[in-house]
Order: sequence, then structure tokens, then C-alpha cells
Amino acid sequence: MDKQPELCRVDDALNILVGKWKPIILLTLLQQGTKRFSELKRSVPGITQKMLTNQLRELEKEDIITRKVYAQVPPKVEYSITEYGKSLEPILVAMHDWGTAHNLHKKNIISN
Amino acid sequence: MDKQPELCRVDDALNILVGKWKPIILLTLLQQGTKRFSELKRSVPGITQKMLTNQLRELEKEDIITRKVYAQVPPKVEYSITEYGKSLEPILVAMHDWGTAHNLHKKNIISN
DNA sequence: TGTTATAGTATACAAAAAGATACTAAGGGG
DNA sequence: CCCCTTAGTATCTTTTTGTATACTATAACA
Repeated sequence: MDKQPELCRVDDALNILVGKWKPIILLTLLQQGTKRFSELKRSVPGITQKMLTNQLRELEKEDIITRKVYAQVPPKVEYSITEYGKSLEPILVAMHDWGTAHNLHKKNIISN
Repeated sequence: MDKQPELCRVDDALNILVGKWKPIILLTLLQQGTKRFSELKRSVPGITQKMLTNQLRELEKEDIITRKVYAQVPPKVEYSITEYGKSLEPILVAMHDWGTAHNLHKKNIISN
């Protein structure tokens, strides 16, 4: 019996989800479907172009999203969640649920 | 209707879970119960004392674990998961399950 | 002809996270 | 008296992340 082989698996998911902007990007694409670059930028207030490009590239590399370039001027590029990317939804939901409860917990602590 | 109020909730969970060592520390305490500092250090190969202290302090601050000091020499300090900390388990499980599937997915991509 | 739009890249810099290493207190054992 | 143990601190360096800002191509529009 080996020691905690499952631990590294958690890190796999975590590595994909961390980054200041990835969860919000993923949730936007999951909830609102395909978006072009500029729409995403508007959906994620405060993000710089470099960071958005950056995070999208990483998600693309992991096969979580796809990138579709249209040969137009001005450029048009669309991003969508892959089927595989959709499999992350339960994690995001679990985190969202927990985060909501966490907020109540913090309030209870303060009120003591 | 407000725009994606749930996004920040995900970050709450993420902020508690990220850090190179937190998941493995939490899983160890969840699965194996109370541990003292040196035992944890052995359970998390590669971690430095500084990092372990560091991560434990942060988890304690969030009320995810408790720290119990025994007035002994040499010192003895025990760490345990709180009831509240146990509420993170579904997230860790979701991430573990996903991570396992992710591994298979990667293998499939490579075999194409 | 000059301006606007889109989806970037390039560069420099700042801040945060992680790592390496040395040091400490205090009692027990030899 | 010196060394061992445990659970840390303190300091410094490296690596990783994130920010700010300027720049580009090309067509359409006024």
C-alpha cells in the first residue's frame, strides 16, 4: 500500500484552477458560452490584456478551452469551453457552495 | 439581477486551498487525524520547516485547523482539522476525482 | 489622411510565494 | 559540559505571478 497516492491528483486540478483570473474566466465561459477576446475582457473587470492572453493560453494548453481565429480585420477570436473543460464544473460548484457557507461562518465568528 | 455574484465565492475557497502544500497537509490531517509538527513534516516530503509553519499558521487563521501546544521540553505541538475544516473535504474529493480523470485524459491525448 | 477597432506582443518592473540555510530555547542523557 | 531533540525564527535569495505601458497590423469609416 503506497502512501497517499491521491494527493498529487488534487494538485493537478488545483494547478489548472489557480491564477487570479482563471476561475472567473471559466465560470464566464461555462455560464455564458462562447465569447470573443474583447467580451471576456469586459467580463473580467481589472484584467490586463497580457494577463487575459496569458491565462487563456494556459487553459488552451490544458485543453480546457478552444480558440477559434477568424481571418478578419479587425481580428476576431472566439473562446469556448471544451467538453473536457466542462468536467471542471463540479469543482467550481463545490468551491462556490463552500465559499458561500464560508462567508456565513466568518460572520458568526465576528459576532461572538 | 447582478452580474455573477458567485465568482468571488469561488476565490474564497481557492484562497484557502492554494499554496503548494496546503492540500496535502489538509488531506493528511483529514485522513490520518491529529498529527504533531514533526509527523506532518515527515508526511509532506520536501517541505521546509518554514513553509510548514507558514501554511499551518494560515490554515489556523482561517479556522481550518487547530494548534495545541504542550508545555514540554522538547516541545510538542499537535495539529487537527476543525469541524469547519472538514467541510472542505467535498472540494478536495472533487479535485481528486477530477485529477484522476485528468490523468487518463492526458494519456489519451498523447496516444493520438 | 487621420482615427478607430481588435487581438494581440514586447519590455520593464513590482510584489508575492517559495526555498536554502543558519540559528534558538530548554531539559534529558552520557 | 556537550550533544540530542522539537518546534520553531530570522535572513537572504530565487522563482513565479502579476502590473503597467507602449507598440503592432490592417481594414473600414469620416
